[in-house]
Amino acid sequence: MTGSAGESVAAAPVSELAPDAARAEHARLVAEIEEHNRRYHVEDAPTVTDAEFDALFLRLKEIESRFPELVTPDSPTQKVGAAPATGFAKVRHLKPMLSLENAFDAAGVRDFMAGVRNFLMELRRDPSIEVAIVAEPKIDGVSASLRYEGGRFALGATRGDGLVGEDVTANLRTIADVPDRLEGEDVPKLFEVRGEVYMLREDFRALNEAQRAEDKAAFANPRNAAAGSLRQLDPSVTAGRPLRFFAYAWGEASAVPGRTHWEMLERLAAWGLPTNPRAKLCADIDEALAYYERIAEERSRIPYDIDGVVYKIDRLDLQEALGFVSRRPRWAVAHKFPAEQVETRLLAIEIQVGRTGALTPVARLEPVTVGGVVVSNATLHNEDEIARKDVRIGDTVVVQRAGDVIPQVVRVVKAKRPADARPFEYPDRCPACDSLAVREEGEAVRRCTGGLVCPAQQVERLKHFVSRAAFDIDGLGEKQIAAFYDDGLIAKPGDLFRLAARDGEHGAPLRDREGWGEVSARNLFAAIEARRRIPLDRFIYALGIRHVGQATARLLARTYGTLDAFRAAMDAARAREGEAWEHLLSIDGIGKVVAGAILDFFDEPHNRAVVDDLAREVEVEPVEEPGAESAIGGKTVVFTGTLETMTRLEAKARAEALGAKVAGSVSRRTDYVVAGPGAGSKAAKARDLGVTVLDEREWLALIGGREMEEPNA
DNA sequence: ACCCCTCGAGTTCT
DNA sequence: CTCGAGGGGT
Repeated sequence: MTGSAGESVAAAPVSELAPDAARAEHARLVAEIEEHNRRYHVEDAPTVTDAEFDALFLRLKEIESRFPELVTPDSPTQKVGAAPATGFAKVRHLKPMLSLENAFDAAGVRDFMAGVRNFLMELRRDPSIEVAIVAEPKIDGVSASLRYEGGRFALGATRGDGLVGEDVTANLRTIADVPDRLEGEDVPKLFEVRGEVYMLREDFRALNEAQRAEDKAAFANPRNAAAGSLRQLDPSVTAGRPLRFFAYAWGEASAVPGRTHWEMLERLAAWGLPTNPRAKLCADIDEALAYYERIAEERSRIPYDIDGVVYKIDRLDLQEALGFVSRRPRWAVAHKFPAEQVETRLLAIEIQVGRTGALTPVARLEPVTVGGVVVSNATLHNEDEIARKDVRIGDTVVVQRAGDVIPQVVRVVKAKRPADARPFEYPDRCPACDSLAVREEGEAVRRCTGGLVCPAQQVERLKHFVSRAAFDIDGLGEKQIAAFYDDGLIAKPGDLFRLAARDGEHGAPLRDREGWGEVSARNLFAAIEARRRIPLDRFIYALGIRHVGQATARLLARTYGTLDAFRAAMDAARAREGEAWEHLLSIDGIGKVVAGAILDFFDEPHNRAVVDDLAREVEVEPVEEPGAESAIGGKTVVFTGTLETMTRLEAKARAEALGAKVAGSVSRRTDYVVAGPGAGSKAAKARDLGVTVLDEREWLALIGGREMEEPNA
């Protein structure tokens, strides 16, 4: 702890602060606030008053607003709100933690292998090349990344979203399987180990008994127990939990540990990291499939939960050649066990109203345990789906969790249909606002036409607005939003930002409301405050325009740069003709339907008012102009044909990040056409016009290699 | 008029 | 995760 609250607050006005002094004070404030947070949330023993804490926080925010370069994702200002959950600092993985492609049967695995061979052939490698495979059980636990510096365990993190995880170093240290130090001469200076934290079934049972004996909630399954134990704020709690660890891959490394995956596993074991003794080096795919059968047969005798088998191409040079498709390695696949299927009764079908007014039927089920989790709801998608499966209320149905996550109704057990089972009558009115619900010709969904008068749609829009990918305001769940909406506290997004200032104007102040207190109210206000600065793409996404999701919002933000430019362009395009309209349609990825949906949104006066009102409350950050120093800076590029090492959208994002403009069609103003195999008219037109045509390899060479790749996942 | 791919929207549970 | 629809290419 450095300095007291009083000292920091009495410092010079922020406007007079020199950058160096600001940086120093910023660091001091962050440390101080984090310490107070820890005392407050972890030890439950604050050493400053709320007012003192607020003063520190305010000072930090002032500094950050004047010196935005000091704002980092792990600054306390960026993570207020989810108070108990944010006891962990965020950690950016040096190499992303990727996910695996799934195969659900042997045919899927053979497809995968065919893809590998095809790809290697196209890279003009010897097709008769031996493709050995490392197979090992896929453990149902929590993945983690451990960073060793100079052989010492320095930092451990959860997977998070694959790019940024949570710092759980202290908790990982308590696991006996995780060595403090890697032993051996060839340990790289820097080495990130990837692996799985898990719990033995037997230990899980004992833990649950102990939990029950102490009147604490039991865990649903070993995986949840492992996840819950790893995310304890108090490491001494984690220390008392029987966690284990297996290493299976690596991330960033100052030296590559071997020429093959198998060698890498042996090396990890030699350094003292536990690797799965059941892992097997298979000469070919048939041997790997036989391994799968054996593991499936042994499954119940293996002392921990597994949900399949992972296959990886053994040779690292081949892995590198194969590369990635949208965050997934092309050289690995997870062969999953079939999903567990369970019968239960369908008690009722209810209709939910989405933010676009879509009516979605949801099956209420007699609760059953499926794959270790109690399931009581399952989506039925739409009207046709109910008819296709002939689902009736009272039926016995087979339920599974798709990809082991989302519950779905597989089929009806007709033999068990009771005589009084009755077909579901799909409503033609919205259950929330009683407006007509219509199904457009050729569409699968029925939509409520209530729009602005439908409270369900309004609440869903607000939920979307505060959601993670939009304004990311923590501490406002479904219930709170609905309650605030019902009580007139928030009717439109801009109201959120006036919530603190007007607290108490509509009935009792927030802290006196049921379920709220001094602290939670303050946290919510702070979480909202922290979002007054927002990048343009998030702002656009948050509006909830039909057909405009994250990707399209980003596209629009990049195209128009600033909110004012976007706003003006949309107004100008509303005539559906002229330059602004043509410009909108010329964006690669936006056609008539999407463009029409955007303009429909801005045609509505209410929506324009909502946007303008919101714009007055927040500061929208323009999209930065990418640097022009790269080889393709300022050039116009067109992609055509199927690219091999990346999807077209990735290629496009990459090119744009390097300062190029990506167009959809070839003209004289095009600088480069990048043509994959199977390119047709565009490449021909480019040649006619004398535009440079590159193949993918030449293109990658031009922009400087495939730096997105990593040695392992 | 096709086919393929990507994106959007909706959903579950802890 | 899955389905349906939009966009773009042939």
